This record gives sequence, C-alpha cells and structure tokens, in this order.
Amino acid sequence: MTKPLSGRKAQAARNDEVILEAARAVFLDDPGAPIAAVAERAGVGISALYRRYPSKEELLRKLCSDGLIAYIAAAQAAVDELDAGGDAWPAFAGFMRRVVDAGSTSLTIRLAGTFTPNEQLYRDAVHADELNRQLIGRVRDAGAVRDDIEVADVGLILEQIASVRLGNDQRTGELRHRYLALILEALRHPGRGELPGPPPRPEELAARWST
Amino acid sequence: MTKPLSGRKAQAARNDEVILEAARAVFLDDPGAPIAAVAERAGVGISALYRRYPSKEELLRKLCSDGLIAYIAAAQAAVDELDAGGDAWPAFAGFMRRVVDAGSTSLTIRLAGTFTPNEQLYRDAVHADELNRQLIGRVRDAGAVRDDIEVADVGLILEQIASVRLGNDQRTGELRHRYLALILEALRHPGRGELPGPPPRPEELAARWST
DNA sequence: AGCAGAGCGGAACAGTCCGTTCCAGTAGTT
DNA sequence: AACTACTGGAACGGACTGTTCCGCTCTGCT
Repeated sequence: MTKPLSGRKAQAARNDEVILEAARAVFLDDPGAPIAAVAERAGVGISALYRRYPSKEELLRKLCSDGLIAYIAAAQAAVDELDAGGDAWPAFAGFMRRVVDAGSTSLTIRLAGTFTPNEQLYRDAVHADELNRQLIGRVRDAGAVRDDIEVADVGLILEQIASVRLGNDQRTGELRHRYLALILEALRHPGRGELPGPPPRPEELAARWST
Repeated sequence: MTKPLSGRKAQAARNDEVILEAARAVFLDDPGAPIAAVAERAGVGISALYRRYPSKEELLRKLCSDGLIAYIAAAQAAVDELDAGGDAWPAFAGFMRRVVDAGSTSLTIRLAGTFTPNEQLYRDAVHADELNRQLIGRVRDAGAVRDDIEVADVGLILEQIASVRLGNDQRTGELRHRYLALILEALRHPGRGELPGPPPRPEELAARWST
C-alpha cells in the first residue's frame, strides 16, 4: 500500500503531484506561460491537466492558494515562536527567510490580476493579513524593528526581493537571501534616519487584484 | 521659427516628441504592450509611428538607448561631484535617487530580452559599466559604503526598487524613494553583519540579454 | 479470459491578438 | 491647381493559446 509502482490509481496520484510541481515551476518562471508548457514540463499530455482542473484559471487559483497557505504557515510559526517566549528579532528574521525560501510570494504576486479571486482565496488572504498584522505589531512593540515600518511595507519588501531572478533557481535563491540580509539590517531597530513618504495603504494593495 | 503652431514641419516635430513620450509611458507600464497602444496614447495614427521607426524593435532600442544615456549622465554627474571634492556618501546617495527618479532602469531592464541589442547600445552599456565601477569603487574606497558591496549589487538593487509599482506614477515614485531610503541605510558603512552568498557575476547579468 | 471504462496523449479547432502594410484623405507648398 | 509629405486607421497574415475531442492503452473486475 506504500507504492505499487504500477496501477492506474498510483500513476494518477503521482501525476497529481507532478503536475502541480510542474505548474509551480513553469508559472514561477513565466506567469503568462501557456498550459501546454506545463504539460510538457510535467511529461504528460494536456488531457491529464484538464482531467484535474476545469480550466487554466482554476489551476492558477489552486497554485495561488497553496502559496498563500504556505505563507500563513510561516507567519503562524513565527507568532507561535513569539508566544513561546522567543526573541522578537530572530522570529521575524526567520519568518522572512522562510517566506523568501518558499518563493510563494513570487507566485502569489506575479499571478495577481491574471485570474479572478475565489471566495476561499479571499478568506485566506484576510487570514494572512491578520497574522501579518499580529506578527509585525508584536515584533515592533518589542522594539526589534524600526517603528516607522508597517505591515504593508513588509509585503512590498518581499515583493521586491521576489523580483530578483538571475540564472537558475538555486542562484536566484542565493541572491534573494543576499538582499534580504541587506534589507533586514535596515529594518532593524534603531533606524539611522527617517523614511520618506507614507507606507502603502491597504486599498492601494487591494487595487492590484482587480483589473 | 520658435513655434509656428501650424505648418507640417511643426506638427511632425511635435509628433516626434509626443510619440517618444507616449512610448516611454506605455512600455514602462507594460513592456509587452502593442504598438497600437503607443499610437493611441500619443493621439496619432499608427503610420506616424512607422514613419519614424521601421519596426517596433527599433523603437524599443531607441527607448532603451535613451534610458541608458540618462543613466550615464547621472553616473557621470556623481563622478564629477567626487572629482570636485564632494563627500562620497552624498554623491552616491544622490546618484541613486536620481536614477530612481529617472525611472530609466525600469525601462532598460524590463525590456531586456525583448529585442536584440545594438552595437551602439552595447558600447553605451560598457561605458555605463565603467562609470559604475569607477563611482562605486571610489565611494567604497572612501569608506562610505560597506565593502562587501559590489558594482553588480547596485544594479540588482536598482532593479528591485524599479519593480515597485503601485497606483499612479507619482505614488510609485514616492514608494520607490521610501524603499531606496531603507536600502541606503543598509548600504552605508559600517554594516551590522556579513552578507550571505557571492554578489552577481558579470556573465550572470549579461546572460539576460540573449534570447 | 474478456470486457468496460478510467485515464491518457496529442491533433484539431476556434478565437484572439499584434506587427506591419496599404490606401485614401488632408493640408501645406510651389 | 497640381504636387507631395504626412497622417489616420482599416485590413491582412501569421502566430499563439485555451479548450475540446477522438482514438488508444491498460487496469481492475467479473
């Protein structure tokens, strides 16, 4: 019952996985990639995709949802770490590193506007936002990060880091961590100077999701 | 001879300007925009474009070239400032702010790969790189920025900032300056910790311009 | 052993989009 | 009045892509 290599069900189950992974990789590389590219990368036919997802849009929603869930997990872990009495700064820095590693931000953001959000997706987004607010708020209250940084800033900063792409995936990850380290230094309390301009407002961010 | 509002030559000359400006705005907003969008934005017909540029690619090259020239001017100005005995840090910070303001990085980078580079463009790129190297080298030697920052880092950082886009142009500029300020704090000497991973190598950057 | 059908590959289809060409019209210039 | 530089925008040809559909395979059950 572990892994009967043959068997229709087994292959189907394996394809479930393979397809999702291929889709993640392909759309991460090019958000506008055709569905055929996903099939090719997965080494399956196009029907194998359409058997699982009724449309491209549904597939994108699934990917985005998964990314959001990963993000929520990372945020929850950081909050838990704080609850357990962990120091604010390591909890925050670790959270940022995990998010950058997951690459989920890339997907979630790069896909913005390419499909119409779901009800479930919307709820998850709200949940993520709440966790975010909680995490940043507590870290800031603890005096670990400069107090002119807001929740929305963190989001935009993660996006900027996600925009770094150079060479293969491994190299890209390496560079992202390089610039994350740099930014983290600047985020840390105390800052050396005042930040210009107001931080992003929630509506500004939300506007991106509707064409 | 200043501005005869009528006259074929006058309108043509005005169109030259209008078209370039429209193209800049449109392609900055969406590097893959159709040529018709440029014409519409400029308020002219498509022929007016094709009379000036034999193809879309040529227009893109022109835009990219202009952006590069602006970048070179900013770098040269900073070097001159150093030559005149100016302090290293303000010269560097001012340079970065000017580049972010110009928005030229956005165009130059976002267009990478959408057209095959020119001979002239190539020479300009080399020139820009030399100035870059000179500027960063001198600023670093003066002890103004952390010494584990390299020229290529600055390029990638500018790209990250250029990836920030939210709301209208003015708001976008405001936010870019916000995050530039943050990054500048981190760039300033001395750093608080070591940066992970090696900086981007020149070949890595160059690879983006082919295919 | 044999069969029904779940699952699959991939060609075909229908629609969209875009760069470029082309032609008729307009207004300066001679 | 004839000429021509310039323009607007419709039309064309080609590329691309999401989705459907058909024929095949091979499993799991009887």
